[in-house]
Amino acid sequence: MKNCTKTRLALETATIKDIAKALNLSTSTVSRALRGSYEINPETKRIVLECAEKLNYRPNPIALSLKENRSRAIGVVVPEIDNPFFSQAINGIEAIAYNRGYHVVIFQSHESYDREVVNIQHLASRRVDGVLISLSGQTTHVEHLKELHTKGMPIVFFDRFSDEINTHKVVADNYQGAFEGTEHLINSGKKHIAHLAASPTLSITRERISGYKAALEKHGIPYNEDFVKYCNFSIEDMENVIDELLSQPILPEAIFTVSDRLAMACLKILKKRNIRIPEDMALMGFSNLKVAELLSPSFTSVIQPALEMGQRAAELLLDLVEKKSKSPAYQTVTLPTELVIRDSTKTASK
Amino acid sequence: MKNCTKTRLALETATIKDIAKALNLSTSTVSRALRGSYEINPETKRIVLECAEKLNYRPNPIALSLKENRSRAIGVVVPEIDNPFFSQAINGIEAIAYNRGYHVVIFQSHESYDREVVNIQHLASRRVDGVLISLSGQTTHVEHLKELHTKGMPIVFFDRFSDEINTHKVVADNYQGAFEGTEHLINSGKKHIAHLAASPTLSITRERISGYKAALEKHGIPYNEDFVKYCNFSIEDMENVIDELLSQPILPEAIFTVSDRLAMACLKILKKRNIRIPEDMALMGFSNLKVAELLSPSFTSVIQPALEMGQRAAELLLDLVEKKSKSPAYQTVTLPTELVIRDSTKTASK
DNA sequence: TTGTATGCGTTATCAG
DNA sequence: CTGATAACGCATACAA
Repeated sequence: MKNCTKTRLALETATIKDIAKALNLSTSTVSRALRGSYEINPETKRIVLECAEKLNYRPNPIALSLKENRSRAIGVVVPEIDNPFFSQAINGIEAIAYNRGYHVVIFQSHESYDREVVNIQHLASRRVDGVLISLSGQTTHVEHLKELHTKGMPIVFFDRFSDEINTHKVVADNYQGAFEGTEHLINSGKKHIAHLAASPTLSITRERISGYKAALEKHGIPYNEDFVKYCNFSIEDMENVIDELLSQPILPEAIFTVSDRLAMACLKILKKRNIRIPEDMALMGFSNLKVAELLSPSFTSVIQPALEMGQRAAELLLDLVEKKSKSPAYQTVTLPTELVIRDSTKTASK
Repeated sequence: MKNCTKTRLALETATIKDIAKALNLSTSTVSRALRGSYEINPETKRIVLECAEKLNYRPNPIALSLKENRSRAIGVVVPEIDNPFFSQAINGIEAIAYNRGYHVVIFQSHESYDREVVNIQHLASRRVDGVLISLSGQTTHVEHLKELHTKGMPIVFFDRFSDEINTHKVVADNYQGAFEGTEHLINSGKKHIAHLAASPTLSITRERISGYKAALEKHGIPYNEDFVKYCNFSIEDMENVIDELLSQPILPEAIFTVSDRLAMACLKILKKRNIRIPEDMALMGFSNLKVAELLSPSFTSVIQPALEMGQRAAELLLDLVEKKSKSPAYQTVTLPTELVIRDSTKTASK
């Protein structure tokens, strides 16, 4: 049996054929030697592996994908990468995917329904093996996902889901988080509590408002519609809505924000209006960034388990992709939020 | 010519062959009709397009990749996705890539050299068309990249680069940013200014320390080695280093931090020690998160152009990939930082 | 145990 | 203008 001598040119990458040629073997033999040790002469195998090493052989995943009709990549659709919640979630996704031999392809919807649809088309044509998605704020119907799902594409929702698709969902306990947060404000003596919500179409929005309402009700505080404001994700819109809220006859004593960006917009406007925190106005809200906790001494946060959500969602998706569960008993995983109360609320007004 | 009738099964996706079969044409004809209008009967073309539409045909990019030996995907290696600077940069990258028909595959080195090497291997075997990379804090030599680059893979550095590889680099003006920041502290009357740096092996670290030193020198302030501390990226390490800094015989009057996380660690420890900001200690630093600016009234930021860096780097990479410039005249693009000074520094100590 | 042939989806080449 | 064929890199059913 000939020896493997030809040292490969640096520019191109060796294929199974090159090894076969160098060793005067057939490609099938080489292939067998490279894969399982199944039906192969140990000596042949040794030689092949040695030669593969020398030629710096790397299997071509694209050829594999074509053959096996799978890409070993999963697609992730998020509203905005540049959002601490989603970047943390992607971190979790990437960790799991990496461990299980998958790559992560990122798509942003920028909170736009149209972009989301295009993203889904791209994902489909890219032949990803599965999709993780958190819906855009504009999305009201999910035919684009339904179609994909019907065709057999594994899909797992995280954070923002749609009930119209029967699949795994990984979410934070938004109801409980909002309930505890609101109750904390109530227990601090606040009665007029505003709720700055995100898009009314989102699942997270509905759940959080439910929790907010439940806490009010439990403590016998009437629900005031004027204290609940929805905003989309542009800074301008947020500021307008907050201005509107603060221009009403009855001013709230506290504001419950549902995102870091909303909290920041609040801080900015409250400062502009010389409204002191927390003396004049208590501030708290859903946050993913422990920054809020660190930097503003009077901000109570409902921390969302972004990393864990990404991890769990990725695990469920890859189980689906790898058909670990023949009968997909779809589940909804609800992860707890964490209420971080800082003692400074009481001592801050020195 | 037969009509296209068979409505495709939902599960699988139509191929060029299916269209050919349905229309009783050859795959080559179908292919031609689908691509350029070159050498094709307009009528045939119409029929093919119609049928493609009906069968919901989507070209298989994997087959294309195999044929053309390119993937229309670029790889991005960053230390940590869950870092506002990098997530913003990725945002910029994704925007450009998206517009030019490329997909973005994400890899994290987690500031580990070993992980970075593995990432590069994955990228290579994934056959991405190009690589954008910001080096890990642990990386001291770049043979892994050199090899890839020598083999012809287009590589563009952003933020953290190595001089050992001759290619495009897109960076912030770290020297100038550090100079202006330091000078601002000096002009506020501070003389003992500490500099909390990142890994000493990084280009950004060297550049920033140069700027810091230059500002001191310009104002006749002696350089004190004890005021410059390096830290890696773990929170524990940061806090240890800061504790160390604050336990020296001579306390600094100001701290210049080179990242948001360092700034946060500082805030936390200063608070724990009851050191007031800015009365007892001025704080400023490189920041990507306008959060710092919003939440802490006394934090002066040197804002880095993360988004723009991502965009510029992606543009340069894709030009390289598409060989727009036959002779790669590699350039180093330096983007300005922005010093955001907040007036509250003077009025805060009420 | 090894080799031959085939196919994954597409396009390019060449022949009609 | 259209059709047949080969090729991209790999794995496998089947033949030897």
